[in-house]
Amino acid sequence: MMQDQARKSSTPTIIDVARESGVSYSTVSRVLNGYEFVKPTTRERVLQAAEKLGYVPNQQARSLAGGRSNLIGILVPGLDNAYISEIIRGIDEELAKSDYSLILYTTRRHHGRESSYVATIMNGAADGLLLVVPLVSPNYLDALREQNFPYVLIDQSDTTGKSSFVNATNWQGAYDATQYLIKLGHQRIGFITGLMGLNSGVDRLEGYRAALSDGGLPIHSELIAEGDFWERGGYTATQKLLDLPQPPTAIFASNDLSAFGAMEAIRQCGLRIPEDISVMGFDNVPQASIVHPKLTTMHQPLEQMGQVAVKMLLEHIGNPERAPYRVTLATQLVVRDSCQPPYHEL
Amino acid sequence: MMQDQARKSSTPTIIDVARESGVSYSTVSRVLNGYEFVKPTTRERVLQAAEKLGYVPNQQARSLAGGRSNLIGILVPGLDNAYISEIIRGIDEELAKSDYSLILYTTRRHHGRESSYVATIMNGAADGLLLVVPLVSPNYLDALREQNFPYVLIDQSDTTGKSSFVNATNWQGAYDATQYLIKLGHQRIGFITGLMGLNSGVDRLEGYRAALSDGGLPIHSELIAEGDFWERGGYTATQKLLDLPQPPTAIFASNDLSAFGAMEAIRQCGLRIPEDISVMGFDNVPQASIVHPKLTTMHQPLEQMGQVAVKMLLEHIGNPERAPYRVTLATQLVVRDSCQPPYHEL
DNA sequence: TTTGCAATTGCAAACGCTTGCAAAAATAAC
DNA sequence: GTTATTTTTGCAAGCGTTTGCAATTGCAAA
Repeated sequence: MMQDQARKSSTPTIIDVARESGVSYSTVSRVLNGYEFVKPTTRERVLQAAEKLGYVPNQQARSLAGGRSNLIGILVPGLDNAYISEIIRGIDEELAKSDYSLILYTTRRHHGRESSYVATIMNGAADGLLLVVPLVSPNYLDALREQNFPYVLIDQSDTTGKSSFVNATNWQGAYDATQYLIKLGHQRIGFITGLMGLNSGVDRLEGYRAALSDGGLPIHSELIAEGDFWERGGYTATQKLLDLPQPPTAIFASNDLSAFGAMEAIRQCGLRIPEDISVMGFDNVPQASIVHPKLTTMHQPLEQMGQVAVKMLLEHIGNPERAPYRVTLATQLVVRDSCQPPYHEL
Repeated sequence: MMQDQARKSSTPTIIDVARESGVSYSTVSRVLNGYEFVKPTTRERVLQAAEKLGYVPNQQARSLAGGRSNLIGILVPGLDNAYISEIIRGIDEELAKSDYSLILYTTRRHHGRESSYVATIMNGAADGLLLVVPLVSPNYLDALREQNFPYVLIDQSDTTGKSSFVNATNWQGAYDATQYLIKLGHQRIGFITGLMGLNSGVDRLEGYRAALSDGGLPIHSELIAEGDFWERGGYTATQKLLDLPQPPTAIFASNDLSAFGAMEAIRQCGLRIPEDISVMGFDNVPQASIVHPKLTTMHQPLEQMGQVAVKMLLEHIGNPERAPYRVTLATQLVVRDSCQPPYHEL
């Protein structure tokens, strides 16, 4: 008796709904899954019964039985970067429109862990995977491909052309940013690289170089300092740049974080921004408009990239035959207060 | 034939491992779950077979059959706040030590959605839930309690004493911060409130008030401006404060974000920080050390709070009988560059 | 050698849901 | 009113694991 009570009070299953609405559980399942050949009146009855009982489908069972897990995974290096947060925000936003939930995997601790994650994910833990991991190791990318498991790369290209991915116009963005600096009158423009193992890092450097050439400016290798997309790297790179016998009048950092580091180094040298030296970033993370002076930067539509990635992934999930494709979003210059014409060229 | 090939190539199940190692699948299951009464040699054999086949347990099946889902859910308002990111980072870090994965639920879009999330989660989607949602609606908190579902609140207390939670010494932190300002010589200290619907918001205001009283300073209500824990709110609140016939010489914002807004407003007034006016924050998010001048703030161990929350949750999951308890972590003043003695009191 | 236990292992029944196939009901055509 | 169709439904067989219970095995005591 007691036991019966207890059981009754526990979560209702599809069978309870079936009993309540007087149909078989298969029918309930069909209604719940939007199967079309169900008599409207029956559908209605089932829906009401479900509502009345407060029925919530058990995802685990659903996916075990061959349905979807309604989960999509996202593999990121870590959360310590506003850049990633922005992307995730876009993903979340888009996902909210569907009924998928997000399962988050970070690789920050265990670097060998990615492949184990991927194995688990492909094993049904999720219906699709979003990868924001720089330096995706080919081994598991291959695994994903082989199993024809739906996935989309974010902000990283796959030269084999076999992966779908979203990214931004890194080359063009860097080109435009540099050109803007040139138009402002700068002749000696320092550049802080990103991680050169990433396409985005390489492309931005190339864009910078191209703009310099097209602008009739020489490319001084000493003006190109190595960074790593992090604040610290931007800081030390800038120190080197400022120590040059003829330091640059403007510094273009491969991303905002580096730019923040650059600003710090510049201030520490007793120089003013932008009066003494201009600083240009890339990304336009929220902090860019909080720092002082507000950072002029090349906006990369991170949030939108996340959204687009989800749409692409959902498309792949819906149609496994869909050939891989790419989407490249435009970057856009956001002029704020950290750049101005060089004070004086001597 | 072809079909057989295809099937073979698909993910191995526990049965394949059983066949490979020559034992029954129940034994395999036991080995995999660390059941102790298994002959060591058998265990070894099974483990090797699993390794050889590249076996990966199917979480869905595992949890359906009554085991754990190895997923813990986290409910947050959104990702647009470094504050949340810090907490999640701590959670992630701690979770990495166990073999749990994180499933992320945001309430940013659908506000009625929380309860449906909670229903799904309790329905087996996760083994436990972490709540970082300000203003937790009691309805689903009740549901969690009733079902005795493991959960822990982060940075929010539950006055009923029936929930476990982690938080920081908000009152004390605000008290200390204010006292620091007083010791610096400030007599008119402005305060920007947070959301007063949150305990943290209320506690910080109280701490500020208490420090003022204890310092023998009057509490001027016009020096208390309403904010909302966001940059924008801090900005407008500060404008009001600066418009006062006798503006404050220091402003203590309820959190860093508000402080950033305050800094912006101050600069826009042509005033300097900290020469003309000091600014104190609360939280110590990463940006605090990036802005200029670097923000002096009350450090709240967000990352650690996330870690502790996970430990607590895991404890509740492991022992459903465990009574709810609370952990309060200490805040700590981080002196940087945004505060100094008032220039001159006229 | 037996006998008695404890240590191991296997069987089978769930877990809650999806789905192919077949039966039943409803509708159309004759 | 029948028969041929077309809709709708129900049945049953899984999906990959866990686990209670029973059967088997191993080993020490008798």
